Amino acid sequence: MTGDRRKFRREGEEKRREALIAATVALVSEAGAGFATVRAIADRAGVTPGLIRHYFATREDLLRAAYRQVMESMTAESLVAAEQAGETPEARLAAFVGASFRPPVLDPQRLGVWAGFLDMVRRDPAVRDIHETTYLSYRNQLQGLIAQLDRPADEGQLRREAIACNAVIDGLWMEGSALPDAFAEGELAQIGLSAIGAVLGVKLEGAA
Amino acid sequence: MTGDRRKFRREGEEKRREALIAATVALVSEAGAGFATVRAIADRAGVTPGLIRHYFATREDLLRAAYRQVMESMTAESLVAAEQAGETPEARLAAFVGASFRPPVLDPQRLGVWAGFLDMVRRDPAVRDIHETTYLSYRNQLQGLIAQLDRPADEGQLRREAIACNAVIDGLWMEGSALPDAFAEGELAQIGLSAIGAVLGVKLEGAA
DNA sequence: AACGTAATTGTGCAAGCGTATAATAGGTTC
DNA sequence: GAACCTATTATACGCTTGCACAATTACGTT
Repeated sequence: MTGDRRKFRREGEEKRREALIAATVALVSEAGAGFATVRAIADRAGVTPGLIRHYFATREDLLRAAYRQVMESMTAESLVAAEQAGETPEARLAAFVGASFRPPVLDPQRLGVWAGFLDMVRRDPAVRDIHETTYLSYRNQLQGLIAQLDRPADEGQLRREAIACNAVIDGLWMEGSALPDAFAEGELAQIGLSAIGAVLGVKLEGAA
Repeated sequence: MTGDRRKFRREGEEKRREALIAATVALVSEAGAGFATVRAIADRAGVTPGLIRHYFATREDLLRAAYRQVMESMTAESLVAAEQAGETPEARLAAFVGASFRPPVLDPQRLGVWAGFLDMVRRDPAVRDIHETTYLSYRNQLQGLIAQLDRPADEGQLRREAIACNAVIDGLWMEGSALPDAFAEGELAQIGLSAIGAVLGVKLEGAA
């Protein structure tokens, strides 16, 4: 009669934090931030709701940590792709951009997270800071690769070009996220490479 | 002691519906869809919560109506700008694109609505239908204007160009919405016109 | 083997949510 | 001016939410 209390194991602190963040990311991705409730996150992580308060002061803190982790890893992985690519500036740029349209940078889960957090970016100053940092980091990596192209270009033009190229990527992400069935496999990547090449006056399609 | 019951006036059905939609749009714009609660909407519209149920079967219905209204008017107003513009295809295209970066098409409120609804688009099939319809409508208008340019281009290329140009606009909207202070006045419009011109191989900056 | 600590659970609460429904009152009709 | 209709208000209900807190239990230490 005295109810069977749930068995549990002590996991390392890092492991539990990561599990909670992973559960949060999955839920935001699937259903939006509003559905990542404390209870739903705990359930997904195989844990009781009260435990979340032991690792994160508040639910919003957990959401912020999840957003930061996803965004930072996206930039890092794109950069790795660029560094592994060939010799020419065109090849590195094409690899960087192309990675933004292929897994693991762009998989449905991350796209969902990115879209699900968008309105939180506008509302929460702490999240906006995370967004600003990671956005500028990604854009600056992009601008650095653009600067290495063999073309005359002043600083202001490089900035504007980086903003435009980043906008192409973001815009295609969004359309792909909102209407996944409206585009053929690989179509968005092809359009993105072609458009960015046109903006910069170089040919990227075959460079990677 | 017997509480003073709130005075009220009967408004026309259309007027009330519009007022409720306007209140919804304002709230979604300012704080995101999650904060557009029945009570908050009613309060903003100067009405009691119960009345909403008299005009909309459910809260989600009201949100859908608000989204549809905003999206449809954006396309319509961009098109008006194009039709009022000069003779040449370049001038009409530049006017259409330029209008997407200036009021009344792009004001902070609409940007907020657009961002606030993004995750609802992914989740709610009815909202996705609205999005698909209005997105394709806008993109087709764009494609029609692109087709009138004096260049050789087959149907597939026109489609890809329209997708790319639309992505530029969406991406710049999103960055402007997320980080309003990161860009100078008119900077996004300038970047957008320049980038779209590059994608299409025409010069749009001075054409409007 | 006993103990102490902190990780984890279970329970409870106040607030806010969407919605249903009964009561009221402005406007219209005869 | 009485009767009727319905737009509008007021109240209530059941549910979910984030969070607080006390009880428990696994594990490291001695």
